Amino acid sequence: MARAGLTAERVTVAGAELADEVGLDRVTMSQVARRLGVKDASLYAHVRNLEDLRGRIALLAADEKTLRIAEATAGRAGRDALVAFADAWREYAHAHPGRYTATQAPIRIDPELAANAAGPRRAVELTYGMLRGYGLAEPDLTDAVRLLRSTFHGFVALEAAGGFAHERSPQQSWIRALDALHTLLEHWPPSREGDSA
Amino acid sequence: MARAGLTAERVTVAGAELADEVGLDRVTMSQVARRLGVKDASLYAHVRNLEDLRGRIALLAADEKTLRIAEATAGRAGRDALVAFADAWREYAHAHPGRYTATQAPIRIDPELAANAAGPRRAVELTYGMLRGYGLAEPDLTDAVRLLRSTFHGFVALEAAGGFAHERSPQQSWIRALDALHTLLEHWPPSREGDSA
DNA sequence: TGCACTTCCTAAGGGTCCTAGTTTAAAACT
DNA sequence: AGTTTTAAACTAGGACCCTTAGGAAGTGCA
Repeated sequence: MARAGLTAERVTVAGAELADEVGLDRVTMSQVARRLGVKDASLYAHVRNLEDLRGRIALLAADEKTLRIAEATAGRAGRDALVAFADAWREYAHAHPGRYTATQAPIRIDPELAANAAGPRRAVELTYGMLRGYGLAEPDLTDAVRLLRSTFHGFVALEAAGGFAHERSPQQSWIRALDALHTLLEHWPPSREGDSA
Repeated sequence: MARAGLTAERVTVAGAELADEVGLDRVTMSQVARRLGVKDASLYAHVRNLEDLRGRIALLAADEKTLRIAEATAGRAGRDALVAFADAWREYAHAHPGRYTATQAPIRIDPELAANAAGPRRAVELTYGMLRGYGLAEPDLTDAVRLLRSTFHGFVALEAAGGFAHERSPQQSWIRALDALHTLLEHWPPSREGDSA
């Protein structure tokens, strides 16, 4: 009964690979076990259950994506930083569709586990940092961060769902979207009357 | 063996209701059957399989959402139309989280079925119509449509996933995002050098 | 070596998806 | 009305999956 040397980490990685290959919703305990050369019941020593595994994949993905973005934006500012940030985001989603999908799921992650993972928090911090050059102040800053994240996520999600059927290439629309966001950040509109409602 | 009067339509609606109540990924043939007072095998006379059911729910949702948006934007133009459009979109997602999630799934819909459903196509047409007042020409128009749809979808998706943990209310950020998009559309930036790459 | 601890196993219950074949209610026809 | 036809819903069953419980075997330490 040679040991397979499993660990929560390895199980998570196997699940993430599987997710990228066949889609997150086809990541099953049995398939992950098979991929690791192990019986499915053995996984339960490392991972609480399937939902927990999904949560771990999501956390792994958030960490990886954050890291890519951090590397891409390091030493850049203004428009350069914006484009580098957005491209790194989109490229991660393209390269790891299953992992990326996992990050979309409503948070059902073990709190204790989430505390150890700096991914999601750092991702938001990076976004704030990227916007530094545009000279926005709170609460506009938070609003801008949310707008950017929404657009980035929405674009890659629609792209993945086949939502861009028109013949114009998504890549061109993406470039123009970043242009637009850049100008928008440079001319962030003042608050209008009645917006506080 | 009193007949239950099932039909593909009724099965789909039951599935959609279930999706809104417990989440799309917990919509199962057995549960839908139970809700309809029928054995699960009976559903296969009306729906090809679970995937097909999911696709039908997605189509139903797309139709409903499009209808809401059409009603909300009727007779409006410019900024009014933009806000009505966006609010209708977001409100539908809030009111029907499960159905809305279904629309995000990669297209795996029976082509024959999709042909009958005007929802997705009309949704895009509506977006083009809404932008008429801003005086954009192709290909900027398509790019703007994609940017708007990305932002709307991304916002509600992040909101649903619990991505807006900051204390500022999502509602306020939403209003400001619409402000920003409106100004952006009024000052759509010209194409830059090298964008064609 | 003996012991505790962990890893991985087998066994088993319960749930799900889906197919095949059967029964029977409703619709269509004479 | 009575008969035929259609199809709605059923029972039965195989395959897969999730998860728990308890046993066997490897690992580390006294």
